[in-house]
Amino acid sequence: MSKQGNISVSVIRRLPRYYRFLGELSDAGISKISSRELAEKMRLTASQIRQDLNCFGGFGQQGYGYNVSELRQEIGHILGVDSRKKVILIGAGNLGTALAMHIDFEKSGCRLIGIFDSNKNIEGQELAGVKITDVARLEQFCSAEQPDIAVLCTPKDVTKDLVKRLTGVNVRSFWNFSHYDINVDFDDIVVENVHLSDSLMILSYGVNNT
Amino acid sequence: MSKQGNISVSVIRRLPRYYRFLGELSDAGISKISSRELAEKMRLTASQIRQDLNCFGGFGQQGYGYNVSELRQEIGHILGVDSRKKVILIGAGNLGTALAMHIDFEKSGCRLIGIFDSNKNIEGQELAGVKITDVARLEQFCSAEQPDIAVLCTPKDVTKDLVKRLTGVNVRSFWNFSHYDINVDFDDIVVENVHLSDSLMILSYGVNNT
DNA sequence: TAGATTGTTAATCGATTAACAATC
DNA sequence: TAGATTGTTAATCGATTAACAATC
Repeated sequence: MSKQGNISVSVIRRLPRYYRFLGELSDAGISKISSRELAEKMRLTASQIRQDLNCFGGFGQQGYGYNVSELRQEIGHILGVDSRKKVILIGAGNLGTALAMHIDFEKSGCRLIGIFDSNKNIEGQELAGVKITDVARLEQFCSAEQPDIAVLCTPKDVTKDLVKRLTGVNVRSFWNFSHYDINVDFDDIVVENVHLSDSLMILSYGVNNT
Repeated sequence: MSKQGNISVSVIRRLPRYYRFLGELSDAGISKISSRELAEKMRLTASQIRQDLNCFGGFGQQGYGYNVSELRQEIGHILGVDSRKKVILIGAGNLGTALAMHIDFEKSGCRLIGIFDSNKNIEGQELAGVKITDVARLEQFCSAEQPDIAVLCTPKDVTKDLVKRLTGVNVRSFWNFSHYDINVDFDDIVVENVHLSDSLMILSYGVNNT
């Protein structure tokens, strides 16, 4: 493993999909697959699969192919699904609540350890086994617990200030559902954006233009 | 407008972000902007902005720049936010419920006209002003209403069958939140995937490797 | 050993950036 | 008119695909 020079984000963004398909193959009892067969299933080229995998090392065997469950585990390890990152979620509205309950954090190497909201009425309630805390206590909590990731389900206008507070207590990775682009105001942070309305507009374009 | 040869998806996927930033500028009372200024705000190159916009036509004026609200409107029109696409949502669990309540469909040129679930206990309940219908009546409803888009918030194992039923009644555009890749089994459909667990894994990689 | 399939290098393709002439 | 900034062509960069020698 690990000839990791600098892996391009295009490659990284394909890894979860490999991981998913390999999981399905593994569940179906398939133990061995060639790049050609996998390419066919995933609608990719065999070349791309081999190139992608070889960014990280030689996981295959010439003349044979790849061991499905072994490869899956390797990719999982690269993605960090075997780590246990501490995650906090901010904003327990519709979306935040749904994410807390719907996302299998464990499966992605995460663990939800805190939920914050500004609404005093829901303070103390539990969501997915985690208590909702007043967002006023955010810094206190983060200083003590040192979370790795913050999930942002907050309205656009408060998000920037929140990120400022979070970077202040050394939280530097964000799963951003807020209608706001963190990257333009902050450096040296890791952001994965899920801009749902952008996504819907892209779909809308597709509907009109096909 | 419309020198649209074939626009690359890279360009399309940037449009909602332009739309968003231009909206903010417009709200801030800024009426004119140059590609250089906009590039600085969005952390892009001026070149890219001009290239992107010129896929669709000459929206600027030499020596002056771009009219903010006019450009915003043009991009909105390209994305179809001024259309009124009929949307149905399938799967009123945590995520589906949250989306129905949280997403401003109107803003993206959509209109939620139906919600379906297999759970008889919630049948008849209302969500965002829309009644929940038994998924058994899906075909009947679609034949009558001809929705343009289906939002899929269903578990992975039932999604494929649902898509088959939906394409059968001529629904061919999908906003897919299900842990399943529609594209590999169906052709001639439009899909926008929101694979949340993939997204979280990509973030997890970023946390480990920066 | 022969056949299959990888790992890897080379060729192609597409997307981004730079440069500049056109023009407001 | 002079200055600014676009629209567009050319150059660069990166990602994907093809080819093939290495090897199981």
